[in-house]
Amino acid sequence: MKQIIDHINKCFENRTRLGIMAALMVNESIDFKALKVLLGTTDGNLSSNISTLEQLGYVKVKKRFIGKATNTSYSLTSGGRKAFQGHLDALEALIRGVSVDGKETN
Amino acid sequence: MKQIIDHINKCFENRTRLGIMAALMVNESIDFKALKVLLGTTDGNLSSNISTLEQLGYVKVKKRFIGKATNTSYSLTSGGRKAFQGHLDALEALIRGVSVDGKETN
DNA sequence: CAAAGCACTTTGAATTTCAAAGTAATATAT
DNA sequence: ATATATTACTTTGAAATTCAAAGTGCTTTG
Repeated sequence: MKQIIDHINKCFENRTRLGIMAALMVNESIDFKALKVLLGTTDGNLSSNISTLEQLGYVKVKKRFIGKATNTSYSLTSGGRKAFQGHLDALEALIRGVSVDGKETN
Repeated sequence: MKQIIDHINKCFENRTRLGIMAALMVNESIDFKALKVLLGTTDGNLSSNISTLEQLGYVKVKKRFIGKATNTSYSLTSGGRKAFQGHLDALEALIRGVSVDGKETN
């Protein structure tokens, strides 16, 4: 079981970061506002958690102008996609181990 | 997506507590030593995280003697089992949303 | 040109984490 | 008999993390 738990990525234990990654897995890119609405979180929380993901090299940022206003959108790096997939695999293994009707299979 | 994330239980975001709960889902009861080996964690970490789960009413503690030595074993309360199942369901929903090859379904 | 609004970022108080140190028992060596 | 080690946990507090309020730098509106 330890091997499975070791593959749970500490960074993705946070609910907001988990949500950001999940959202970016199914959307090529999302901007700040849309992400905030989707996750139902505050500006500060979203901003600092994106920064964390960015510093880990999991998320990349694109800043541009839409008319006169700045627009910041986010997407996964290939490393981010891989890391998150590994995390999901670990969670799935844990769930499977738990779902089995008998003794643990982990 | 927010509704799914809201069902992720904050308490189970911690890797050690997640492991304790998963282990107790498939084992009627486990003692301190076995849990420590299974999770590969330290005494202090295990102890304080079990306390947290206990205070939330998710885990119950049974202390007894085996020969002259004390033995402390842990098991889930029905509330704990239900809370963890709810958490797993939320994770599964998130994974499914992410696994779908298209746009998000959450 | 204030004042308000938008799109974020920074800050720091509050919470959480976790390993080292502590406690209390038995076992074993001297 | 009495150190000394070992086992089985618990407590403590320094360090890390969280997140919302406050801040910044724009644009738009009154």
